[in-house]
Amino acid sequence: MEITESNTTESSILNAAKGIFQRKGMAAARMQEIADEAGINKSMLHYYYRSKQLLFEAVFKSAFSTLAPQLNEIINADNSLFDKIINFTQNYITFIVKHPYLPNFIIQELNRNPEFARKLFSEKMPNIDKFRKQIENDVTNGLIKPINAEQLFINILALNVFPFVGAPLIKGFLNIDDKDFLKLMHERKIEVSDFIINAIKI
Amino acid sequence: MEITESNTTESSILNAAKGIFQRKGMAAARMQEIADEAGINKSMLHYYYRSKQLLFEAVFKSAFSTLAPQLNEIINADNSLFDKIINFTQNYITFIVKHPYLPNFIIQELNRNPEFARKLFSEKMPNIDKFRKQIENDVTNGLIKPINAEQLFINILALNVFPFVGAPLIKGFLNIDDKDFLKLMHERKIEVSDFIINAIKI
DNA sequence: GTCTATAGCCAGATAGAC
DNA sequence: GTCTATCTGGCTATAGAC
Repeated sequence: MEITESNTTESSILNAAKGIFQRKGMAAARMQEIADEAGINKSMLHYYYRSKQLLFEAVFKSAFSTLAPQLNEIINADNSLFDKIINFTQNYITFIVKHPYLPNFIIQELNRNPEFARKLFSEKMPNIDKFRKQIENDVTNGLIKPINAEQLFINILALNVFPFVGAPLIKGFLNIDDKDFLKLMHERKIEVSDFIINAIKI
Repeated sequence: MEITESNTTESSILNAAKGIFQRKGMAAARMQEIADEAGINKSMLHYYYRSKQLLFEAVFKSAFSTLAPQLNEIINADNSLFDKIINFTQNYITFIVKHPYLPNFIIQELNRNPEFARKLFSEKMPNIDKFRKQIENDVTNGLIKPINAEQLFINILALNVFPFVGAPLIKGFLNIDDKDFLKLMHERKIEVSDFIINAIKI
C-alpha cells in the first residue's frame, strides 16, 4: 500500500529543497533553511536523504528531467519548422512563468561543475541530425533563408530562455517592476515566434 | 609617486579574486583558494580588503562597471539602428570570448541578491526613451516592422548574452567540444546581427 | 519516524612576531 | 607588509532518547 501519495515528510522535504536550492544554489543553501521551510527537524533531512549532496542531486535530477525533454522538442518533434517554433515558444514560456528559477538553477550548477554536465549528457545523448536535415530541406525547398542548424537552435534557446535567466538585468535596464516584466513575458509567447519566423522566412 | 602600477600585492589579490569569484560565485569561493592563486598568504586578503564580503564587492563592481556600459550602447549610442545592432554584436561577442565567465557571474549574483540589483540600478538609472523614440521613428518611416522597444532590447541581449551564460547546456545539446563552440561564437559576430536585422527589416 | 544534543570540521577573521 | 598560529562561529552530520 505504499503506492499512494505516501511519505508526506519525504515529499515536503523535497519540495522545500527545490525551493531553496533553486533560489540559492548548492553552495549557499543551508540545510537548516530547508528544514524550516519543510516545517520539520533538520535531522530528518539526513534520515531521508543521507547528505546535503544527495539531497541536492535529487533536486537537480528532478529539475533537469523536467527541462531537458522540453528543449528536446526543438530537435525531435515531428511537426513543421514553423509549427515547432510556435509550439515550443508558447509551451516553454507558459511553463517557465510558473517555475522561474528553474533554468537559472540548472545553468548555474552546470557552469559550476562542467564534468557533471558532460556525464549528464553522455548518458542520453541528444542528436540534432533530424533537426539539421529538416533545416536543410526547408532551405532547399525555398521555405527559409540559408541558416546553420546549430545557430538556429541557439537562437531559439536564447530568445526563450534568456529573459528568465537574466531577469534582474532586464528589470534593471528597462527600469520595470515584476508586474511589467511578467506582462512582457506573456507577450513573448507570440512575439518570440514571430521574431524568429520573420528572421528566417523568405 | 603612488600613481604607478603601484601595489603589486593588492592587484594580484584582486586578479586572483576575480578568477575565483567569477568561476565559483560568492558562496562557493574560498579565501584560501584566492590566496593560493595570488601566491600570497591568506591573512593578506584581510589586510587589504578586510573581509570576504568587501573583496567580493570590489570584484563585482569591477565586473559590472565593465559590462554595463557595453549594454548601455544599445540604448544610448547615436548611430542608426542597424549600425547599432551590427556594432554591438561584433564588439560584445569579441569582448566576452575573452571574458567568458563575466556575464554568468553578474547574472548569478544579481539573481541571488535582488535588492542589491535594485540598489545598483537606482544609482545610475538607464533610460530607454531615446532608444524607444528611435524605434518609433524607424517604424513610422517604414524602415522596420512594428516592434516594441523593450522586446527588441531583450532580443538583442538574449541573442548575444545567452550563448555564454548557457554554454554548458548548448555544448551538451549540440554535443560539441570547446573548440567547436568557440567557432560557433566567432561566426555569431555576424550571424546574430544578420538574424536580428532580417527579423525586423521590411 | 521524530526529536534534542552534540560531535567534528571547516572557513573567515584576528593576534602578534618579525 | 608579510608571515604563523589560533580563535570563533557556523554548518553538516551523527548519536541516542523517545
